[in-house]
Amino acid sequence: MKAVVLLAGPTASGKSDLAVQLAKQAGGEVINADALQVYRDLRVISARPTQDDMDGIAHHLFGHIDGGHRYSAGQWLKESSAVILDILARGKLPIVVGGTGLYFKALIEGLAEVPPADTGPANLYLNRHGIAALRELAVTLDPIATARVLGDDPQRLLRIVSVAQETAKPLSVWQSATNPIIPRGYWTASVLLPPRQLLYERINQRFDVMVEQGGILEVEALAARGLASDLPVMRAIGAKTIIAHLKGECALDVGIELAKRDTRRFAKRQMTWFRGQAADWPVIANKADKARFLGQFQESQQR
RNA sequence: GGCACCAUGGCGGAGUGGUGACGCAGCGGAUUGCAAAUCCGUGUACCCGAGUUCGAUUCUCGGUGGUGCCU
Repeated sequence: MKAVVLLAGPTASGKSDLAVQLAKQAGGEVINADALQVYRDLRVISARPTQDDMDGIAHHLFGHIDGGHRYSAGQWLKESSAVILDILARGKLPIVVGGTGLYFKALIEGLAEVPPADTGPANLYLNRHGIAALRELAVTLDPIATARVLGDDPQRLLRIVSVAQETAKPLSVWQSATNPIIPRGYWTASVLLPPRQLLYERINQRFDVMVEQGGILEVEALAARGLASDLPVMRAIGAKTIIAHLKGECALDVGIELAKRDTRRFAKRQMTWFRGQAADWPVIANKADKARFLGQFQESQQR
């Protein structure tokens, strides 16, 4: 019997609803695998389920992190694996739901256990010598990892350099020793993938609803905290462009349009991710697929 | 009715007698601790007809459409 259910999909694909349905039917609990829904500050804008949506089902790792904190894949992995074990220990079904491909990957393929590496020095180097120089430095420190980075990706180059310098061992070496948290055979996964046009329409409509439900006020409250602008919450889709509006940089409707556009782009990137990493996961594209998905757990329960 | 100006890819917008500016949207891809982030890639477009020319999106004439002004 597969012990853990993984349900991935782009934003606005209806993952949360489906997860709750499954949880009710199969005695499960929901675990968040979405990088932004962990932040307390953004309930509306991050489309985090409401109390109503949760419908009595236990939900874990939602809105439990303060916006001033920089969350990470590593932290998520520690928390989620602990929660999964706990749910299993209580004889219930863990249902991991979200749209962050990296988190799913970490769960089923593992994430290198690298000691904390401060990006500060590498960042300083970048600011002083530019991205081309950073890339050259990365090549000398860790040619293998650098070869995997296309173009000048400061984020990933920074990580390669800082890990090599701070831990005295190249990132690629750390990464070569990774083990899955949940071994193959103990999980079953599906991707929710509605037709693109429909998804885009839903995204557009949903943002309007977010605005109606106080999304702007929520962003105002966040902005009022005066947090660093490079914090994940501050760069959340929606938050980013609404903050620009609040600062008088653009009209409200422009900020809203940009938020919708960013969400569409984001959904596209998510679909690219799942096409690659979750190529062999069954796709749920319509009602019939959903019914089949739910039905499959009914059978295993009866047995 | 007359005169002037304009007509470029889904949109905006340069420009040239012979290698398709550019921006946005869209599309494809990468992704091992910021991942809703970050990065890479991607377009046989020049209103229609005739003419000039070795060659016309670019020049000439006509047509059609649009914009402005005038009577």
